Amino acid sequence: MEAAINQYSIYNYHGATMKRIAEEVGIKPASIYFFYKNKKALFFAAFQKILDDHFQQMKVILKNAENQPVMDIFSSLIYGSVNYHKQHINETNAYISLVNSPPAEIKPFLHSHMQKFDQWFVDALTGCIKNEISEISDEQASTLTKKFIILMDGIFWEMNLYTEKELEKHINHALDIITVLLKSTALK
Amino acid sequence: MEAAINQYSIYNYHGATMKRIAEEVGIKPASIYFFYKNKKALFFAAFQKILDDHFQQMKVILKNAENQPVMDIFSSLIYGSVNYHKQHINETNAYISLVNSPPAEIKPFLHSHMQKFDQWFVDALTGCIKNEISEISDEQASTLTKKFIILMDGIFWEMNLYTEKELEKHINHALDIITVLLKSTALK
Amino acid sequence: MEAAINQYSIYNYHGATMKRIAEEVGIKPASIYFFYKNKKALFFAAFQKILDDHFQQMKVILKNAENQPVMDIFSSLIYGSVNYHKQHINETNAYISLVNSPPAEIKPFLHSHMQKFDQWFVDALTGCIKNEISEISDEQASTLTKKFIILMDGIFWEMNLYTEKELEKHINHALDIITVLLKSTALK
Amino acid sequence: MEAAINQYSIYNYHGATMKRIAEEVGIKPASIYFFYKNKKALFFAAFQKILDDHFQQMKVILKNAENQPVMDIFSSLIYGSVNYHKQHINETNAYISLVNSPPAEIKPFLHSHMQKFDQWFVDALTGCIKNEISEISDEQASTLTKKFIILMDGIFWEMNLYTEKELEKHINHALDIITVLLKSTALK
DNA sequence: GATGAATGAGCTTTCATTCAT
DNA sequence: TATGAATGAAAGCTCATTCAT
Repeated sequence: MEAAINQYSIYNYHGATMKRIAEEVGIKPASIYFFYKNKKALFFAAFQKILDDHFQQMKVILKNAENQPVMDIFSSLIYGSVNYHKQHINETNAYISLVNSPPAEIKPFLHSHMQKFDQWFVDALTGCIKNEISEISDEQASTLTKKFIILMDGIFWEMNLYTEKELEKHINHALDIITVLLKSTALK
Repeated sequence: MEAAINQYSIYNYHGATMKRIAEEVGIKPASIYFFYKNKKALFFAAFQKILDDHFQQMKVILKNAENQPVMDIFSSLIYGSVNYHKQHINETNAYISLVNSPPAEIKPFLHSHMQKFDQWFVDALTGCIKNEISEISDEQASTLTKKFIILMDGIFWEMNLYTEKELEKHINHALDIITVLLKSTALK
Repeated sequence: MEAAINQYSIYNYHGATMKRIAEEVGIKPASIYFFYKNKKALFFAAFQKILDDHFQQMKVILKNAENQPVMDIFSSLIYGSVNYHKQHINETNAYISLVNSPPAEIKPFLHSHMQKFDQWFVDALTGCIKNEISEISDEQASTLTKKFIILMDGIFWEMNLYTEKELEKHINHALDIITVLLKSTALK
Repeated sequence: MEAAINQYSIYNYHGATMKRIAEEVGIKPASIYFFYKNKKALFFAAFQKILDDHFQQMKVILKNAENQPVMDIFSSLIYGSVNYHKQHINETNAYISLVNSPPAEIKPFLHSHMQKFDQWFVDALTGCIKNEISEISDEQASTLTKKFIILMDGIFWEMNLYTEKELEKHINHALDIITVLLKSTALK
């Protein structure tokens, strides 16, 4: 199963073969069919795990970040994600592939998941912000969160395209933007 | 060739078959080999076209955007990209797939392309900004551009994940951010 | 075992799988190997049962038919067979399959069985006839039996090909023929 | 295709492999798929051919038999069938298998074919009889034909079960029966 | 330019079978 | 008795590719 995720992250659905997946686990291809009905079922499970793991991971990152000054929350979220990616390259690359070029059959499932995830993320982060900045309005906190999401998505897009050094610069730019946003929010 | 791009956008490299590509054009698979040495060569050409087309398209979008107030330039760039995506779904999805889960063999090529593209984009956009805001420093213009790139990448990431309506909201948030950035730049 | 016969009647030897046989009994495929050495052994036993059951059944039918007027004996034999078929469709279809398209390995066994069966049937039925028609010669009784066998085989052949109604008509034709044969035998 | 029929006659549907079929033709298994979509399609075509060929053959046999004395017609039909079987063992065995243990999917097709065949056979043979015996009634001719069919089916059933010698005896018995039937028909 | 015919390689999957438990 | 887990072998099928025409 983890092998399936690995192979998917490298070769994509059609390029990931039962043979290579089995090899990675040290069993024979036929054995996979004892646990999963077929390739489709295996990958459906794998995709679910990819999404769940990412969800779980973001929860962990957010938990570790809360109760800090807002700016640190944002910073922790971004660095948490980037570091997790560095340490679990295959898993996060699988996530990136899955989100950006999903097999047609799981698109509906993917969309419903993303919606759920988004809703949770907005709610949770908005809550954190309001905890830290008491005078902020619901509206303002929610807007701030949504803007942050665009930045995070931008960073996700760039994760595999830039070298570590360049990515670091981009992250700093993103944090800069947030600083400015926070200031401008405070001004009102 | 356009068929190859189409098939790639739907099935990815390993899932795109010569048969289906041929079918889409109305010829037989064997005929493809008159034009391309093999699948690899066909897709190498296709990938090049995907990247070139995107590059070209961004040039067009930027050309149409320049000589407007800065805010309009940014706005035009984003809307230009999003509209092009809407009208050339397969082509831009191929681009998104290619950038986010490229076949191992073309990763080096992809990286060098992205670097070239980035360099051009930063230079060109920085130039535009300086044309419009005479008092801005080189440094400031370049930073502004780089920040904008993060936002654009965020929008690209979200293009396929959200409905048109929700995407529109995200775009507005992105434009909001730019407004704030411009203001904060002017303040200094 | 009964499951094996069932599966054989539907899918034939090569199409009958240990998995489906096990499923039908409510056990797992591995468990079958506690009772039979392998598929071949299982089916050899099954084939024997198919042939034995058919033999046994014909004995029962004949026993029930004897000591009646000759014409009724013939009639009882035919109707007995047809009714048994209707009530044990799978078992008799297995028999039909086995007789008409036997796996190569059991052909010798099948032939020796058929010979034994035929010999018994001719002897038994000839005996019955002579019991009922005292003045008939051995020769004549035996010939009558053999002609009846052709008719019975014809009915067997047609059992799965015609609807119940049409089959009924054919049976009546067969009985008609026997009536004529009896009359013509009496004439001499 | 003829290879498919051969293999079917020996191994039945599930036991006939694309590999062996290909081998028999001297090509590779993959090549079969250029001509037939899959195994099912190949065998559907094969089954059609088996039935058509049998139909055709019976037409030929009947044509050669007509315009002879009735008794010779019947005799020619039986001997024609038996001889054809001897000379085309695989093809006729395939026919026997197909009729007596057909794969579930083609049962409907088989039944409609048999109905058509039966109708033709009854009509054609009835016609022949009336040609030869002018004073016979429609009813009588048709009944005679149907009785003959039972006998022919009986012979078909026995074709593979008896040695040539024994089969010869059975055929003579069958012809005997017909003689008696003819006589008894004439009497009325 | 185009394709009918063919194929080697490799894919997913099934199947009979084994064996430790 | 029964089965979970595993597998070698082989099945059906697909795919990229070739080549004569």
